[in-house]
Amino acid sequence: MKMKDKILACAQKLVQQRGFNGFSYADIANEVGIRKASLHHHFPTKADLGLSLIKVYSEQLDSALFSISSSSLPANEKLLQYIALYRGSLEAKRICLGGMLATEALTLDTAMLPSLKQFFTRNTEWLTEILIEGQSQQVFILGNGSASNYARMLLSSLQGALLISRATDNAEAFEQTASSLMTSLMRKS
Amino acid sequence: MKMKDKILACAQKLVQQRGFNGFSYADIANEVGIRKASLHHHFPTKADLGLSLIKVYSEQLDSALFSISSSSLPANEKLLQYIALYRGSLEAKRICLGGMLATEALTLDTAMLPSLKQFFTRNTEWLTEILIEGQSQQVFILGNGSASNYARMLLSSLQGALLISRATDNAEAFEQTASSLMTSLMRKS
DNA sequence: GTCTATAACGAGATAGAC
DNA sequence: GTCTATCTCGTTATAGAC
Repeated sequence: MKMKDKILACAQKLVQQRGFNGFSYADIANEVGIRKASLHHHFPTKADLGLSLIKVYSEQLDSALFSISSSSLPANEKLLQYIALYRGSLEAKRICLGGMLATEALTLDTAMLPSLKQFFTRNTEWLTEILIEGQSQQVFILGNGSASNYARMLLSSLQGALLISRATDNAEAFEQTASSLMTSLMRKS
Repeated sequence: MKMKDKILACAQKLVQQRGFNGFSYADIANEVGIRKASLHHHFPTKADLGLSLIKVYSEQLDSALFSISSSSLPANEKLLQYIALYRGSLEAKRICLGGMLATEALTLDTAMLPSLKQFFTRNTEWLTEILIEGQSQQVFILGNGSASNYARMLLSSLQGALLISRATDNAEAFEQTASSLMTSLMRKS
């Protein structure tokens, strides 16, 4: 693994666990085994690092979403796989990098904000597709609400559940929210 | 207004907008009009300030929830008033103080964590009551899911919607999520 | 209760040798 | 690409006068 990728992986973990304002170049240097000054060769400023982080994370998302979409599973199973991405974060005591940066938005270099917005748009659009797919497969029942509205609600709910469950050290709370989301989509009432 | 309360109000705004790691005593000093050193007379350490902030915010919550509960409105109207609390934050470009601290949990003085957990518990319990009330009034239809599970989902969703809507500068996204939450509770499918 | 002054430390960043 | 050395600034916090 190239040093640049080691740095990115380490910084990504630190942002997801502690926030962009919650770690320093010294933290990365200690973990990857080079000196602080050497980090600036790869990422001249912390804002440069931040831009790369959101870019890499968006690529990871695209890859994961493509993998899920490509399967021949029914839409409800695809949604469960999407939820499993969040569960994986929780187990590593991480929240979503997008969600973390969103809370810190007012303190970030404004160059990071368009990519952040795009990250949420991407999630919402993908979820909307899955919901529409599920409707036509008759595994989801959306009632009067539009699919895109429901997609936003799913995204918000998973982001919120992730941060609350981690902070309260209550994994069961995440599962209960996930369960409520699935049943409210599938129930016939 | 006493200086101590001015400091608390200012610090609360700064936390909700920028995060606990996103402001300094210098920021408060500039806004309230005293010197940095004088702040330490009121709050010796930043952790002391943090503890007071979560305590005061929890009191504000209790007051707001009591006010809503005391009305004779139907449960769905009470829930709309609860949602309006989040809308008010969004309009001030703030997120929930609890949600913000939750993302920073791994960097906070551990003395703050029990109060933070209690804050989320309080929200969940109140929402559970409202949902049960709404069921008996037949304005809410919960299907198979339990009221407390649904309450957690509501809380998570509103927290997530608040931070995403603020970061993407898209108030409509918040309204769409709020709308989806209400319709999924009230629809007969 | 607020002030000036300062300590002690860590942050992001740069220069230049190897 | 990584190092040592250094800079500048901002951070939390303390001491002691008023």
